[in-house]
Amino acid sequence: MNSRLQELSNCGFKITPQRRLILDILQKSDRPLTAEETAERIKKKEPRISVATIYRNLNLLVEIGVLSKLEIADAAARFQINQGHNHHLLCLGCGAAIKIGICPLQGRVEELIQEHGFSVDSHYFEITGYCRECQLKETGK
Amino acid sequence: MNSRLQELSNCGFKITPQRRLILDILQKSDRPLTAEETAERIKKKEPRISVATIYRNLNLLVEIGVLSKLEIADAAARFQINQGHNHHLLCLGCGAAIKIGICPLQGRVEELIQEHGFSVDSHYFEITGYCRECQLKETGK
DNA sequence: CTCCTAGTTGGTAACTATTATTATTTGCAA
DNA sequence: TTGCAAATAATAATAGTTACCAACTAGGAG
Ligand SMILES: [Mn+2]
Ligand SMILES: [Mn+2]
Ligand SMILES: [Zn+2]
Ligand SMILES: [Zn+2]
Repeated sequence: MNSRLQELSNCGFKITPQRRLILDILQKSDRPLTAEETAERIKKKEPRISVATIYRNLNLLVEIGVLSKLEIADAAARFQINQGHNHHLLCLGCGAAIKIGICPLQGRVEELIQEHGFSVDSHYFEITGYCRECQLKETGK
Repeated sequence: MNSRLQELSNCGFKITPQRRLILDILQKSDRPLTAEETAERIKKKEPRISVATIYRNLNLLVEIGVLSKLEIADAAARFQINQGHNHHLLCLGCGAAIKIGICPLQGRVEELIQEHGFSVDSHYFEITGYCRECQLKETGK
């Protein structure tokens, strides 16, 4: 059985067809999807699924670490299979997320946090813009 | 005349009592304010002001560079007098914004942007948590 | 000064992304 | 199988913000 489904089970949650579908869609996608995009794709197989179910389960899957959530300023959050802590170049055209293996929460920034006695809850680092493909779509042709 | 009001005039916008009040409140605040907080404070002087007017003008003042806007994930945006490009430690308790004079859009990150041919629109770096004062309020006493 | 009008305002409806509620259904352990 | 906690579908509610529009006004032309 799919190890990500297994993880649901391990945590005491039930394996429902809806959860199978959500995971399936996200595993097949080459880029993170919004809740709405996930819903659209699922509805082709199972038109009766509720968007509340999508949101509920995307959040649940994030909580148990199977998915990760990209918070994007002034736009819908995007969800993807968790590949560890990362930051991205986010394309506003196609939704692609290009991983950058650098976290700014280090060095001088961490020192400043110490100096101010600040207790960190979370951090966000995101770069929005347009990927090469989306730029060509605009300009060329 | 206040040089920030002057800037409105320079850009061809009218100086209205509402705009004076918004700027006045923000100039007197020691931390960035949400639109709602700005509205509350103004309503003590001018109860008839509309929240639409507040939002409209906060955004206008950001556009002409008089204010800057802090986008905070899953929370209302905060506005402050523009003091140049900055990132902050944002306190979820009291709304304080502690400046950190470091922008992660440099070095290896910029190289990666080049390498991917990514065209940057904007970037967003924020650290949320609790300032020293708010931590004491919780723990001590 | 007075007049005129483009710019501005107040009030409110609409919107987007998301969470809450609740009656009904279902996965799965016993 | 059965029983029931967990999960779902449908829908209302929420927060933050923008859109809309009829009524008002700042400030330049005369
Ligand atoms: Mn990080
Ligand atoms: Mn920066
Ligand atoms: Zn793209
Ligand atoms: Zn604080």
